[in-house]
Amino acid sequence: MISIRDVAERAGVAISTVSKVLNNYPYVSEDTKRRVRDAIHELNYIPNTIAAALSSKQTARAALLINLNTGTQVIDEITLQYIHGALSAAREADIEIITIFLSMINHMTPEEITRYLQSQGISGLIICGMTKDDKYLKQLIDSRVFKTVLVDVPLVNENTSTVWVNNAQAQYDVAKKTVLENKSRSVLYIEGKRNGYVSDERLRGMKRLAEELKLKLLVRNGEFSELKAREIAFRYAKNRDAVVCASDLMAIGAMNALIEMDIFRPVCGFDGITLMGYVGKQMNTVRQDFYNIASTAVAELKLLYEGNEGRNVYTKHELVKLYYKDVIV
Amino acid sequence: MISIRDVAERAGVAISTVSKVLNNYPYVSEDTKRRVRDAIHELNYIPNTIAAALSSKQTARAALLINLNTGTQVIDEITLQYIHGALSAAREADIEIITIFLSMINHMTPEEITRYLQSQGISGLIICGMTKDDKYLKQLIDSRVFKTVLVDVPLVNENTSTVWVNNAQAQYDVAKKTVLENKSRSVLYIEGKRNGYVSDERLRGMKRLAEELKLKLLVRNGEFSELKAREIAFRYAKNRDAVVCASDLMAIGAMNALIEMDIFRPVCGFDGITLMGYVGKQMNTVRQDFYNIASTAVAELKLLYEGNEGRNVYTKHELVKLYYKDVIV
DNA sequence: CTGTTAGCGCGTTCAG
DNA sequence: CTGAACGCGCTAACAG
Repeated sequence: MISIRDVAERAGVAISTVSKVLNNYPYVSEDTKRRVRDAIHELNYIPNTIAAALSSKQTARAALLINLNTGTQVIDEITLQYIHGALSAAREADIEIITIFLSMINHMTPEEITRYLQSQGISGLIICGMTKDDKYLKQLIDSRVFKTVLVDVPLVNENTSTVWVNNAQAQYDVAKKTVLENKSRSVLYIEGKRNGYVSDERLRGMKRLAEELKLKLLVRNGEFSELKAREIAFRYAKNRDAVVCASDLMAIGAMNALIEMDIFRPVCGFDGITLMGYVGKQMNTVRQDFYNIASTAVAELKLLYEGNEGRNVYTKHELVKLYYKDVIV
Repeated sequence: MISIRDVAERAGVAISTVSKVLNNYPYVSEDTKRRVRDAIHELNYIPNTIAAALSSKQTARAALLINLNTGTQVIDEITLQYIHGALSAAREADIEIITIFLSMINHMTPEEITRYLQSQGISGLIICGMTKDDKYLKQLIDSRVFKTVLVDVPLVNENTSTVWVNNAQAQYDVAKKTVLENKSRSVLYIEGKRNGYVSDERLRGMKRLAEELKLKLLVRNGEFSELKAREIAFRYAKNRDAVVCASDLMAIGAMNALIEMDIFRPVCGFDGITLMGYVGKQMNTVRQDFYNIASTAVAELKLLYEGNEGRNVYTKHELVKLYYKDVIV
């Protein structure tokens, strides 16, 4: 293993000088900077992150906390994109991220979690899939011990940022598109988990649209469950001329019910996942770029590390129409 | 941050003594051992893994290298289960694992990868989804620099183990069950990527069965692609009385083709994933427990760390019949 | 602007 | 069986 010392020797300077150019400290002459860089390059030197972490106390090591709703492919896709986006962005940003599933720590108290994470040199958190039931996580965030970026959960404080799409606006947009395309007058809205962070926002967007267009609106609670949405559609879709769902998974459930009832109603979802086995049908949906959301979260974390205050960040979204052909591979 | 020093003071012993009981070294009296343990407990002490890693040079820090075949939910589910299984098991086994997607390193040479990983204090590897095209990975393994556990890739050496299901036997079993249930005499076998590590094994199992039962066997290459399998089924399924596929994804493709042709043929797959939108049909498949496979891989890595030689490990599998109702959530 | 030095928290000889 | 002392590779004052 070639260390900072080797580089120093090669460049004919002190190791602290090497450290300084490594960390972009001021007060190093361009000349020595260049010599050090050359030495680094010639020796193919890569700094040992372990040693740096131990020494600096203020390293960019973070944990990606993920809630795994296992068993639903739709969720798997989203989860994996979160992970992929976060890890890739972290690599670019030179911050180390370790992945932790909530199931691995949800039996621990906030204090235990704090100590566990700190023992790993972790000073930052990115949390995906947190719900209002996660009381311990809430406490962890409130303790402000870690720089934290939340995805889809609007809890902002000095060192906690939130990254999400503008759910209210997106729901408004996609529902409006669907309604106008089909000249619908009455809408069945299948909402997500009541009292959930995003559900409320989406419902708000739907309500605004209903008011604006003077739609008849029936709201039912689908709990983000395919099965529930299916049942709701069976029961209420017949008398409405459009079904708007707060998630793609529920949209699939509703769509299947409509097919079984052999009636057509335009359906729209929310997520933009790739739908399997969804032959010959199409639907509007909000395409959220989960990879990008996670990347943005990493960028936000970096800002927090740099001393910025926590804030609320909206990521872009777009409206798309999904077809079966999208998923053949 | 409470350190080993605090524990030592509390227990009235030297730091090194604490370290010894922590790492289960011999020659520590039961009495001091107990006192140290008490102190650890009272102080809620958690060893700093960063410091330990820096100091010991031989830590259990490993990288989980994952090949992400993005875009197919089926694969997402498998990938996520691998990650989940590995991380959970690692946490239990007290080994640190960082997740790395191959896309993040596949532009690097083996030397660069080696140095990159070493700079992170990594001494072990678990590799999922490696193909024969991954030349650099092969070199990395051959270099024997890292203790390595491969999933589904039979390259064993002193410090490289392999974990996988017995593909030949499993393919034999599931095909046999399907054939016997339906009294089939001629079979269309849609194989996976030719020259792939697992495909060859599965084909071998199928051929053995065909010989034993004197089946007429037609083999076509589906490349693990849903679309390819679909096309192959359209072309060849009609004249056969069973379709055996080397993966669930291809089985779905074949099944959809059969539905469109409006003919029935028993189909069997290989994976045991949850199939969406697969209404009213059923099929035999080999259920691989990917979570368990990854856990086993971690256990194997631990054995390598403990000085054992690399070896070949088969994990359990079972035969199941999948229905649509399995996937409603 | 550059070099010296003291730790970070822990593992590991090696005397006692 | 126990403890003092050194060092892992690096950062961060502090002198020069």
